[in-house]
Amino acid sequence: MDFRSNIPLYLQVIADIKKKIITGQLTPGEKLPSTRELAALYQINPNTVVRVYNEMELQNLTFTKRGIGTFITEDAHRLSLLKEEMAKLLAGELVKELKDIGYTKEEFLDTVARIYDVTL
Amino acid sequence: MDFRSNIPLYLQVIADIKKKIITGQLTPGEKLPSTRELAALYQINPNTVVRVYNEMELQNLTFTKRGIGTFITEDAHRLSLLKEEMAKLLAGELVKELKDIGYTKEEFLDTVARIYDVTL
Amino acid sequence: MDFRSNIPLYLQVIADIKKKIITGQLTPGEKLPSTRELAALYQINPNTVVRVYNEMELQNLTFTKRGIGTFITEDAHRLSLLKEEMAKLLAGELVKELKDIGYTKEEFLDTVARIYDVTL
Amino acid sequence: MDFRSNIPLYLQVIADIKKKIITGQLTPGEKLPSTRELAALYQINPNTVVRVYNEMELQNLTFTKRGIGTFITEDAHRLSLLKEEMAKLLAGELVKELKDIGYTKEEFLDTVARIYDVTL
DNA sequence: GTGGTCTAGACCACT
DNA sequence: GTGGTCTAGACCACC
Repeated sequence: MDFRSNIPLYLQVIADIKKKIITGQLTPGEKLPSTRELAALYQINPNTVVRVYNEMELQNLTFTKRGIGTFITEDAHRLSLLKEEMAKLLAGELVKELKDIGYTKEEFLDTVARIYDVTL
Repeated sequence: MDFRSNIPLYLQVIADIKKKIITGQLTPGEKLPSTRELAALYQINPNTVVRVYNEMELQNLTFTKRGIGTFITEDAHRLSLLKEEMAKLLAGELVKELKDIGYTKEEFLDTVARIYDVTL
Repeated sequence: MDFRSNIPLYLQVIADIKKKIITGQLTPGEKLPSTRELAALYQINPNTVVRVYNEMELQNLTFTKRGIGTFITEDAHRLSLLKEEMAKLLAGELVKELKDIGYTKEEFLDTVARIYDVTL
Repeated sequence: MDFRSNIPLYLQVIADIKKKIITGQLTPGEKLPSTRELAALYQINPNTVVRVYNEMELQNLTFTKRGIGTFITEDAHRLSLLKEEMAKLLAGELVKELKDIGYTKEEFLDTVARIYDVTL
Protein backbone atom coordinates (compact mmCIF):
# COMPACT_ATOMS: atom_id res chain seq x y z
CA MET A 1 0.00 0.00 0.00
CA ASP A 2 1.18 3.48 -0.84
CA PHE A 3 0.04 5.77 1.95
CA ARG A 4 1.18 8.90 0.15
CA SER A 5 -0.57 8.21 -3.13
CA ASN A 6 -3.53 10.25 -4.28
CA ILE A 7 -5.32 6.99 -4.88
CA PRO A 8 -7.45 6.20 -1.82
CA LEU A 9 -6.25 3.34 0.32
CA TYR A 10 -9.52 1.45 -0.04
CA LEU A 11 -9.18 1.47 -3.83
CA GLN A 12 -5.60 0.25 -3.59
CA VAL A 13 -6.72 -2.62 -1.40
CA ILE A 14 -9.56 -3.48 -3.77
CA ALA A 15 -7.16 -3.50 -6.71
CA ASP A 16 -4.85 -5.76 -4.73
CA ILE A 17 -7.59 -8.25 -3.93
CA LYS A 18 -8.78 -8.21 -7.53
CA LYS A 19 -5.28 -9.10 -8.67
CA LYS A 20 -5.29 -12.02 -6.26
CA ILE A 21 -8.57 -13.20 -7.75
CA ILE A 22 -7.31 -12.85 -11.31
CA THR A 23 -4.11 -14.70 -10.59
CA GLY A 24 -5.99 -17.46 -8.82
CA GLN A 25 -4.63 -16.80 -5.34
CA LEU A 26 -8.22 -16.36 -4.24
CA THR A 27 -10.81 -18.84 -5.45
CA PRO A 28 -14.62 -18.85 -5.70
CA GLY A 29 -16.36 -19.29 -2.36
CA GLU A 30 -13.17 -18.78 -0.38
CA LYS A 31 -13.47 -16.95 2.92
CA LEU A 32 -11.69 -13.63 3.15
CA PRO A 33 -9.99 -12.52 6.35
CA SER A 34 -12.19 -10.75 8.88
CA THR A 35 -12.20 -6.97 8.69
CA ARG A 36 -9.98 -6.78 11.73
CA GLU A 37 -7.52 -9.32 10.37
CA LEU A 38 -7.24 -7.65 6.99
CA ALA A 39 -6.82 -4.30 8.71
CA ALA A 40 -3.89 -5.70 10.68
CA LEU A 41 -2.46 -7.27 7.54
CA TYR A 42 -2.48 -4.07 5.51
CA GLN A 43 -1.77 -1.89 8.55
CA ILE A 44 -4.88 0.17 7.99
CA ASN A 45 -7.97 1.03 9.98
CA PRO A 46 -10.72 -1.61 10.21
CA ASN A 47 -13.24 0.93 8.94
CA THR A 48 -11.29 1.21 5.72
CA VAL A 49 -11.55 -2.53 5.27
CA VAL A 50 -15.28 -2.37 5.87
CA ARG A 51 -15.43 0.07 2.99
CA VAL A 52 -13.40 -2.31 0.82
CA TYR A 53 -15.75 -5.21 1.50
CA ASN A 54 -18.84 -3.07 0.93
CA GLU A 55 -17.56 -1.83 -2.39
CA MET A 56 -16.61 -5.31 -3.56
CA GLU A 57 -20.03 -6.63 -2.59
CA LEU A 58 -21.61 -3.89 -4.71
CA GLN A 59 -19.52 -5.15 -7.61
CA ASN A 60 -20.77 -8.70 -6.97
CA LEU A 61 -17.28 -9.91 -6.23
CA THR A 62 -17.97 -10.91 -2.64
CA PHE A 63 -20.94 -11.73 -0.45
CA THR A 64 -21.49 -11.64 3.27
CA LYS A 65 -22.89 -14.20 5.66
CA ARG A 66 -24.03 -12.27 8.69
CA GLY A 67 -22.00 -13.02 11.76
CA ILE A 68 -19.81 -15.42 9.79
CA GLY A 69 -17.68 -13.49 7.38
CA THR A 70 -17.08 -12.26 3.87
CA PHE A 71 -16.56 -14.64 0.96
CA ILE A 72 -15.42 -14.53 -2.65
CA THR A 73 -18.46 -14.95 -4.89
CA GLU A 74 -19.15 -18.43 -6.18
CA ASP A 75 -20.19 -17.00 -9.53
CA ALA A 76 -17.17 -18.13 -11.53
CA HIS A 77 -18.43 -16.32 -14.60
CA ARG A 78 -18.37 -13.00 -12.76
CA LEU A 79 -14.81 -13.65 -11.72
CA SER A 80 -13.71 -14.65 -15.18
CA LEU A 81 -14.79 -11.25 -16.45
CA LEU A 82 -12.45 -9.48 -14.06
CA LYS A 83 -9.30 -9.62 -16.15
CA GLU A 84 -10.87 -8.21 -19.29
CA GLU A 85 -12.84 -5.70 -17.23
CA MET A 86 -9.73 -4.31 -15.60
CA ALA A 87 -7.97 -4.05 -18.94
CA LYS A 88 -10.87 -2.23 -20.54
CA LEU A 89 -11.18 0.19 -17.69
CA LEU A 90 -7.50 1.00 -17.67
CA ALA A 91 -7.00 1.08 -21.43
CA GLY A 92 -10.20 2.89 -22.30
CA GLU A 93 -9.17 6.30 -21.07
CA LEU A 94 -5.70 5.94 -22.53
CA VAL A 95 -6.93 5.07 -25.99
CA LYS A 96 -9.44 7.91 -25.98
CA GLU A 97 -6.79 10.45 -25.10
CA LEU A 98 -4.25 9.20 -27.58
CA LYS A 99 -6.75 9.02 -30.40
CA ASP A 100 -7.68 12.59 -29.56
CA ILE A 101 -4.14 13.84 -30.04
CA GLY A 102 -3.90 12.16 -33.37
CA TYR A 103 -2.28 8.77 -32.88
CA THR A 104 -2.98 6.34 -35.70
CA LYS A 105 -3.44 2.71 -34.79
CA GLU A 106 0.08 1.79 -35.91
CA GLU A 107 1.76 4.66 -34.08
CA PHE A 108 -0.30 3.81 -31.05
CA LEU A 109 0.57 0.11 -30.98
CA ASP A 110 4.21 0.90 -31.66
CA THR A 111 4.30 3.31 -28.76
CA VAL A 112 2.62 1.08 -26.19
CA ALA A 113 4.68 -1.90 -27.31
CA ARG A 114 7.83 0.10 -26.74
CA ILE A 115 6.58 1.18 -23.35
CA TYR A 116 5.72 -2.43 -22.54
CA ASP A 117 9.29 -3.48 -23.17
CA VAL A 118 10.86 -0.89 -20.92
CA THR A 119 8.41 -1.29 -18.03
CA LEU A 120 9.35 -3.06 -14.80
CA MET B 1 -15.52 20.08 -19.32
CA ASP B 2 -17.14 17.42 -17.20
CA PHE B 3 -18.09 18.96 -13.88
CA ARG B 4 -19.12 15.63 -12.43
CA SER B 5 -15.96 13.74 -13.30
CA ASN B 6 -13.48 12.65 -10.67
CA ILE B 7 -10.77 14.28 -12.73
CA PRO B 8 -10.14 17.78 -11.38
CA LEU B 9 -11.34 20.57 -13.63
CA TYR B 10 -7.91 22.18 -13.79
CA LEU B 11 -6.41 18.95 -15.12
CA GLN B 12 -9.17 18.65 -17.69
CA VAL B 13 -8.44 22.17 -18.88
CA ILE B 14 -4.69 21.53 -19.00
CA ALA B 15 -5.27 18.38 -21.03
CA ASP B 16 -7.47 20.36 -23.37
CA ILE B 17 -4.85 23.06 -23.90
CA LYS B 18 -2.15 20.46 -24.42
CA LYS B 19 -4.24 18.83 -27.10
CA LYS B 20 -4.54 22.19 -28.83
CA ILE B 21 -0.78 22.56 -28.74
CA ILE B 22 -0.16 19.07 -30.09
CA THR B 23 -2.66 19.49 -32.87
CA GLY B 24 -1.22 22.88 -33.79
CA GLN B 25 -4.22 24.97 -32.80
CA LEU B 26 -1.90 26.81 -30.42
CA THR B 27 1.56 27.81 -31.65
CA PRO B 28 4.84 28.80 -29.95
CA GLY B 29 4.74 32.30 -28.51
CA GLU B 30 1.01 32.66 -28.95
CA LYS B 31 -0.82 34.63 -26.30
CA LEU B 32 -3.33 32.76 -24.22
CA PRO B 33 -6.61 34.34 -23.09
CA SER B 34 -6.64 36.21 -19.79
CA THR B 35 -7.70 34.24 -16.74
CA ARG B 36 -11.09 35.94 -16.78
CA GLU B 37 -11.60 35.23 -20.46
CA LEU B 38 -10.61 31.61 -20.14
CA ALA B 39 -12.84 31.24 -17.10
CA ALA B 40 -15.77 32.59 -19.07
CA LEU B 41 -14.92 30.34 -22.02
CA TYR B 42 -14.83 27.15 -19.96
CA GLN B 43 -17.55 28.29 -17.56
CA ILE B 44 -15.30 27.74 -14.58
CA ASN B 45 -14.05 29.75 -11.63
CA PRO B 46 -11.18 32.19 -12.35
CA ASN B 47 -9.26 30.65 -9.45
CA THR B 48 -9.25 27.39 -11.31
CA VAL B 49 -7.73 29.07 -14.36
CA VAL B 50 -5.00 30.57 -12.20
CA ARG B 51 -4.16 27.07 -11.12
CA VAL B 52 -4.10 25.93 -14.74
CA TYR B 53 -1.63 28.62 -15.77
CA ASN B 54 0.55 28.04 -12.71
CA GLU B 55 0.73 24.34 -13.38
CA MET B 56 1.54 24.80 -17.06
CA GLU B 57 4.26 27.28 -16.25
CA LEU B 58 5.79 24.73 -13.89
CA GLN B 59 5.87 22.31 -16.81
CA ASN B 60 7.63 24.96 -18.95
CA LEU B 61 4.76 25.03 -21.38
CA THR B 62 3.87 28.67 -20.81
CA PHE B 63 5.50 31.78 -19.43
CA THR B 64 4.08 34.95 -17.99
CA LYS B 65 4.82 38.56 -18.83
CA ARG B 66 3.64 40.47 -15.80
CA GLY B 67 0.83 42.80 -16.59
CA ILE B 68 0.67 41.54 -20.18
CA GLY B 69 -0.50 37.96 -20.10
CA THR B 70 0.39 34.32 -20.41
CA PHE B 71 2.07 32.91 -23.52
CA ILE B 72 2.83 29.54 -25.03
CA THR B 73 6.54 28.86 -24.65
CA GLU B 74 8.72 29.63 -27.66
CA ASP B 75 10.83 26.54 -26.96
CA ALA B 76 9.65 24.47 -29.92
CA HIS B 77 11.64 21.48 -28.74
CA ARG B 78 9.74 21.43 -25.45
CA LEU B 79 6.47 21.43 -27.34
CA SER B 80 7.54 18.67 -29.70
CA LEU B 81 8.06 16.39 -26.71
CA LEU B 82 4.48 16.81 -25.61
CA LYS B 83 2.92 14.10 -27.69
CA GLU B 84 5.32 11.38 -26.64
CA GLU B 85 5.26 12.63 -23.07
CA MET B 86 1.50 12.34 -22.81
CA ALA B 87 1.58 8.87 -24.27
CA LYS B 88 4.24 7.69 -21.84
CA LEU B 89 2.46 9.13 -18.86
CA LEU B 90 -0.85 7.60 -19.79
CA ALA B 91 0.48 4.27 -20.96
CA GLY B 92 3.00 3.74 -18.17
CA GLU B 93 0.51 3.04 -15.41
CA LEU B 94 -1.63 0.90 -17.70
CA VAL B 95 1.23 -1.32 -18.75
CA LYS B 96 2.39 -1.78 -15.18
CA GLU B 97 -1.04 -2.87 -14.02
CA LEU B 98 -1.66 -5.24 -16.90
CA LYS B 99 1.76 -6.84 -16.60
CA ASP B 100 0.97 -7.35 -12.93
CA ILE B 101 -2.15 -9.32 -13.64
CA GLY B 102 -0.31 -11.54 -16.04
CA TYR B 103 -0.78 -10.14 -19.52
CA THR B 104 1.86 -11.30 -21.98
CA LYS B 105 2.99 -8.86 -24.64
CA GLU B 106 0.83 -10.49 -27.31
CA GLU B 107 -2.29 -10.62 -25.18
CA PHE B 108 -1.66 -7.06 -24.17
CA LEU B 109 -1.26 -5.73 -27.71
CA ASP B 110 -4.26 -7.74 -28.85
CA THR B 111 -6.40 -6.32 -26.13
CA VAL B 112 -5.46 -2.68 -26.57
CA ALA B 113 -5.75 -3.00 -30.35
CA ARG B 114 -9.27 -4.33 -29.91
CA ILE B 115 -10.11 -1.53 -27.53
CA TYR B 116 -8.64 0.95 -30.00
CA ASP B 117 -11.00 -0.26 -32.68
CA VAL B 118 -14.14 0.07 -30.59
CA THR B 119 -13.31 3.46 -29.06
CA LEU B 120 -15.08 6.65 -30.14
CA MET C 1 -33.07 -19.88 4.33
CA ASP C 2 -31.22 -17.04 2.67
CA PHE C 3 -27.85 -16.66 4.34
CA ARG C 4 -27.03 -13.50 2.43
CA SER C 5 -30.24 -11.65 3.22
CA ASN C 6 -30.35 -8.68 5.53
CA ILE C 7 -33.13 -10.36 7.41
CA PRO C 8 -31.67 -12.23 10.40
CA LEU C 9 -31.69 -15.99 10.10
CA TYR C 10 -33.65 -16.44 13.31
CA LEU C 11 -36.43 -14.22 11.98
CA GLN C 12 -36.49 -16.14 8.72
CA VAL C 13 -36.88 -19.38 10.65
CA ILE C 14 -39.61 -17.93 12.85
CA ALA C 15 -41.51 -16.73 9.79
CA ASP C 16 -41.16 -20.19 8.30
CA ILE C 17 -42.56 -21.91 11.37
CA LYS C 18 -45.39 -19.42 11.61
CA LYS C 19 -46.33 -20.18 8.02
CA LYS C 20 -46.44 -23.86 8.89
CA ILE C 21 -48.76 -23.09 11.77
CA ILE C 22 -51.05 -20.91 9.67
CA THR C 23 -51.26 -23.45 6.89
CA GLY C 24 -51.96 -26.23 9.38
CA GLN C 25 -48.73 -28.16 8.86
CA LEU C 26 -48.09 -27.70 12.57
CA THR C 27 -50.97 -28.23 14.99
CA PRO C 28 -51.70 -27.20 18.63
CA GLY C 29 -49.69 -29.20 21.14
CA GLU C 30 -47.42 -30.74 18.53
CA LYS C 31 -43.80 -31.31 19.53
CA LEU C 32 -41.20 -29.35 17.66
CA PRO C 33 -37.80 -30.85 16.75
CA SER C 34 -34.98 -30.49 19.25
CA THR C 35 -32.67 -27.54 18.79
CA ARG C 36 -29.99 -29.80 17.35
CA GLU C 37 -32.41 -31.42 14.93
CA LEU C 38 -33.83 -28.11 13.76
CA ALA C 39 -30.31 -26.75 13.38
CA ALA C 40 -29.40 -29.68 11.17
CA LEU C 41 -32.61 -29.29 9.20
CA TYR C 42 -32.08 -25.61 8.43
CA GLN C 43 -28.30 -25.92 8.24
CA ILE C 44 -27.84 -23.24 10.86
CA ASN C 45 -26.07 -22.86 14.17
CA PRO C 46 -27.83 -24.44 17.22
CA ASN C 47 -27.48 -21.11 19.04
CA THR C 48 -29.65 -19.55 16.38
CA VAL C 49 -32.34 -22.16 17.00
CA VAL C 50 -32.24 -21.43 20.71
CA ARG C 51 -32.99 -17.85 19.85
CA VAL C 52 -35.87 -18.91 17.63
CA TYR C 53 -37.51 -20.96 20.37
CA ASN C 54 -36.95 -18.23 22.98
CA GLU C 55 -38.53 -15.62 20.74
CA MET C 56 -41.54 -17.82 19.90
CA GLU C 57 -42.09 -18.60 23.54
CA LEU C 58 -42.14 -14.87 24.27
CA GLN C 59 -44.89 -14.54 21.67
CA ASN C 60 -46.85 -17.33 23.41
CA LEU C 61 -46.64 -19.52 20.32
CA THR C 62 -44.67 -22.32 21.98
CA PHE C 63 -43.95 -23.58 25.46
CA THR C 64 -41.17 -25.67 26.89
CA LYS C 65 -41.29 -28.78 29.05
CA ARG C 66 -37.88 -28.94 30.67
CA GLY C 67 -35.94 -31.96 29.60
CA ILE C 68 -38.67 -32.99 27.17
CA GLY C 69 -38.80 -30.43 24.40
CA THR C 70 -40.58 -27.50 22.85
CA PHE C 71 -44.25 -27.66 21.84
CA ILE C 72 -46.71 -25.60 19.83
CA THR C 73 -49.09 -23.87 22.21
CA GLU C 74 -52.44 -25.55 22.80
CA ASP C 75 -54.16 -22.18 22.88
CA ALA C 76 -56.00 -22.49 19.60
CA HIS C 77 -57.30 -18.93 19.84
CA ARG C 78 -53.76 -17.61 19.98
CA LEU C 79 -52.91 -19.52 16.84
CA SER C 80 -55.99 -18.34 15.00
CA LEU C 81 -54.84 -14.76 15.46
CA LEU C 82 -51.59 -15.40 13.68
CA LYS C 83 -52.75 -14.82 10.16
CA GLU C 84 -54.31 -11.42 10.81
CA GLU C 85 -51.42 -10.48 13.08
CA MET C 86 -48.84 -11.12 10.40
CA ALA C 87 -50.83 -9.13 7.88
CA LYS C 88 -51.20 -6.16 10.20
CA LEU C 89 -47.53 -6.15 11.10
CA LEU C 90 -46.40 -6.34 7.51
CA ALA C 91 -48.95 -3.97 6.08
CA GLY C 92 -48.79 -1.35 8.82
CA GLU C 93 -45.40 0.03 7.94
CA LEU C 94 -46.17 -0.08 4.23
CA VAL C 95 -49.37 1.88 4.54
CA LYS C 96 -47.75 4.50 6.76
CA GLU C 97 -44.96 5.09 4.25
CA LEU C 98 -47.21 5.24 1.22
CA LYS C 99 -49.67 7.56 2.90
CA ASP C 100 -46.71 9.79 3.72
CA ILE C 101 -45.69 10.14 0.12
CA GLY C 102 -49.18 11.08 -0.88
CA TYR C 103 -50.96 7.93 -2.03
CA THR C 104 -54.74 8.19 -1.93
CA LYS C 105 -56.71 5.10 -0.99
CA GLU C 106 -57.61 4.37 -4.62
CA GLU C 107 -54.07 4.82 -5.93
CA PHE C 108 -52.83 2.70 -3.08
CA LEU C 109 -55.22 -0.19 -3.68
CA ASP C 110 -54.59 0.00 -7.40
CA THR C 111 -50.88 -0.21 -6.90
CA VAL C 112 -50.85 -3.09 -4.45
CA ALA C 113 -53.39 -4.99 -6.53
CA ARG C 114 -51.13 -4.63 -9.54
CA ILE C 115 -48.16 -5.77 -7.52
CA TYR C 116 -50.21 -8.70 -6.24
CA ASP C 117 -50.86 -9.83 -9.78
CA VAL C 118 -47.24 -9.78 -10.85
CA THR C 119 -45.83 -11.42 -7.73
CA LEU C 120 -44.58 -15.01 -7.76
CA MET D 1 -35.04 10.85 12.91
CA ASP D 2 -35.48 7.97 15.27
CA PHE D 3 -32.13 7.38 16.97
CA ARG D 4 -33.34 4.20 18.68
CA SER D 5 -34.69 2.48 15.59
CA ASN D 6 -33.02 -0.55 14.10
CA ILE D 7 -33.11 1.22 10.79
CA PRO D 8 -29.77 2.96 10.24
CA LEU D 9 -29.82 6.72 10.47
CA TYR D 10 -28.41 7.15 6.98
CA LEU D 11 -31.30 5.14 5.52
CA GLN D 12 -33.81 7.19 7.47
CA VAL D 13 -32.29 10.38 6.10
CA ILE D 14 -32.32 9.00 2.56
CA ALA D 15 -35.98 8.04 2.91
CA ASP D 16 -36.70 11.52 4.19
CA ILE D 17 -34.99 13.21 1.25
CA LYS D 18 -36.74 10.89 -1.18
CA LYS D 19 -40.08 11.88 0.28
CA LYS D 20 -39.15 15.52 -0.25
CA ILE D 21 -38.36 14.77 -3.87
CA ILE D 22 -41.60 12.87 -4.41
CA THR D 23 -43.70 15.58 -2.83
CA GLY D 24 -41.96 18.25 -4.88
CA GLN D 25 -40.23 20.00 -1.99
CA LEU D 26 -36.96 19.30 -3.78
CA THR D 27 -36.78 19.92 -7.51
CA PRO D 28 -34.44 18.76 -10.31
CA GLY D 29 -31.07 20.48 -10.27
CA GLU D 30 -31.62 22.00 -6.85
CA LYS D 31 -28.62 22.29 -4.57
CA LEU D 32 -28.74 20.27 -1.40
CA PRO D 33 -27.32 21.61 1.86
CA SER D 34 -23.62 21.00 2.43
CA THR D 35 -22.73 17.90 4.39
CA ARG D 36 -22.01 20.00 7.43
CA GLU D 37 -25.26 21.92 7.17
CA LEU D 38 -27.38 18.82 6.77
CA ALA D 39 -25.56 17.23 9.67
CA ALA D 40 -26.48 20.19 11.85
CA LEU D 41 -30.05 20.09 10.59
CA TYR D 42 -30.60 16.45 11.40
CA GLN D 43 -28.35 16.57 14.49
CA ILE D 44 -26.14 13.81 13.16
CA ASN D 45 -22.47 13.40 12.35
CA PRO D 46 -21.20 14.88 9.06
CA ASN D 47 -19.78 11.50 8.11
CA THR D 48 -23.25 10.03 8.19
CA VAL D 49 -24.39 12.69 5.74
CA VAL D 50 -21.46 11.89 3.47
CA ARG D 51 -22.75 8.35 3.40
CA VAL D 52 -26.23 9.58 2.56
CA TYR D 53 -24.99 11.62 -0.39
CA ASN D 54 -22.79 8.79 -1.64
CA GLU D 55 -25.64 6.33 -1.55
CA MET D 56 -28.01 8.69 -3.32
CA GLU D 57 -25.43 9.37 -6.01
CA LEU D 58 -25.16 5.61 -6.58
CA GLN D 59 -28.91 5.58 -7.11
CA ASN D 60 -28.59 8.40 -9.65
CA LEU D 61 -30.68 10.69 -7.53
CA THR D 62 -27.97 13.27 -6.95
CA PHE D 63 -24.69 14.32 -8.49
CA THR D 64 -21.69 16.14 -7.14
CA LYS D 65 -19.75 19.10 -8.45
CA ARG D 66 -16.37 18.93 -6.82
CA GLY D 67 -15.72 21.74 -4.42
CA ILE D 68 -19.18 23.16 -5.09
CA GLY D 69 -21.78 20.89 -3.61
CA THR D 70 -24.33 18.13 -4.11
CA PHE D 71 -27.34 18.57 -6.37
CA ILE D 72 -30.62 16.79 -7.14
CA THR D 73 -30.28 15.09 -10.52
CA GLU D 74 -31.69 16.96 -13.50
CA ASP D 75 -32.97 13.70 -14.96
CA ALA D 76 -36.66 14.30 -14.36
CA HIS D 77 -37.51 10.84 -15.63
CA ARG D 78 -35.37 9.24 -12.94
CA LEU D 79 -37.16 11.29 -10.32
CA SER D 80 -40.60 10.46 -11.66
CA LEU D 81 -39.87 6.79 -11.12
CA LEU D 82 -39.25 7.31 -7.43
CA LYS D 83 -42.83 7.12 -6.21
CA GLU D 84 -43.63 3.87 -7.97
CA GLU D 85 -40.23 2.48 -7.06
CA MET D 86 -40.75 3.09 -3.37
CA ALA D 87 -44.20 1.50 -3.51
CA LYS D 88 -42.91 -1.58 -5.28
CA LEU D 89 -40.05 -2.02 -2.88
CA LEU D 90 -42.26 -1.68 0.17
CA ALA D 91 -45.20 -3.67 -1.14
CA GLY D 92 -43.24 -6.45 -2.80
CA GLU D 93 -42.15 -8.20 0.37
CA LEU D 94 -45.57 -7.80 1.94
CA VAL D 95 -47.41 -9.33 -0.96
CA LYS D 96 -45.02 -12.24 -1.17
CA GLU D 97 -45.47 -13.09 2.49
CA LEU D 98 -49.23 -12.78 2.48
CA LYS D 99 -49.60 -14.85 -0.66
CA ASP D 100 -47.45 -17.46 1.03
CA ILE D 101 -49.79 -17.77 3.99
CA GLY D 102 -52.75 -18.20 1.72
CA TYR D 103 -54.37 -14.81 1.22
CA THR D 104 -56.54 -14.61 -1.88
CA LYS D 105 -56.55 -11.36 -3.79
CA GLU D 106 -59.90 -10.29 -2.32
CA GLU D 107 -58.97 -11.11 1.26
CA PHE D 108 -55.69 -9.34 0.71
CA LEU D 109 -57.21 -6.13 -0.68
CA ASP D 110 -59.87 -6.17 2.01
CA THR D 111 -57.26 -6.45 4.71
CA VAL D 112 -54.92 -3.73 3.46
CA ALA D 113 -57.88 -1.42 2.77
CA ARG D 114 -59.01 -1.87 6.35
CA ILE D 115 -55.50 -1.20 7.60
CA TYR D 116 -55.34 1.88 5.38
CA ASP D 117 -58.41 3.32 7.03
CA VAL D 118 -57.16 2.88 10.57
CA THR D 119 -53.64 4.15 9.95
CA LEU D 120 -52.47 7.56 11.20
C1' DG E 1 -16.25 -14.36 16.75
C1' DT E 2 -18.44 -11.54 12.50
C1' DG E 3 -19.79 -7.28 9.84
C1' DG E 4 -22.65 -2.74 10.35
C1' DT E 5 -23.27 1.74 12.14
C1' DC E 6 -22.08 5.97 14.30
C1' DT E 7 -19.30 9.62 16.42
C1' DA E 8 -15.42 12.67 16.82
C1' DG E 9 -11.95 14.82 14.87
C1' DA E 10 -8.37 15.27 11.49
C1' DC E 11 -6.33 16.22 6.89
C1' DC E 12 -6.71 16.71 1.95
C1' DA E 13 -7.72 18.34 -2.89
C1' DC E 14 -10.63 21.07 -5.37
C1' DT E 15 -13.45 25.49 -6.48
C1' DG F 1 -16.33 27.05 1.21
C1' DT F 2 -17.17 21.94 -0.74
C1' DG F 3 -17.01 16.73 -0.59
C1' DG F 4 -13.57 12.69 0.11
C1' DT F 5 -10.71 9.95 2.93
C1' DC F 6 -8.84 8.11 7.04
C1' DT F 7 -8.21 7.09 11.95
C1' DA F 8 -9.67 5.94 16.54
C1' DG F 9 -12.75 4.08 19.34
C1' DA F 10 -17.36 2.82 20.56
C1' DC F 11 -21.69 0.07 20.46
C1' DC F 12 -24.75 -3.12 18.23
C1' DA F 13 -27.08 -7.32 16.22
C1' DC F 14 -26.15 -11.59 14.62
C1' DC F 15 -24.10 -16.37 14.54
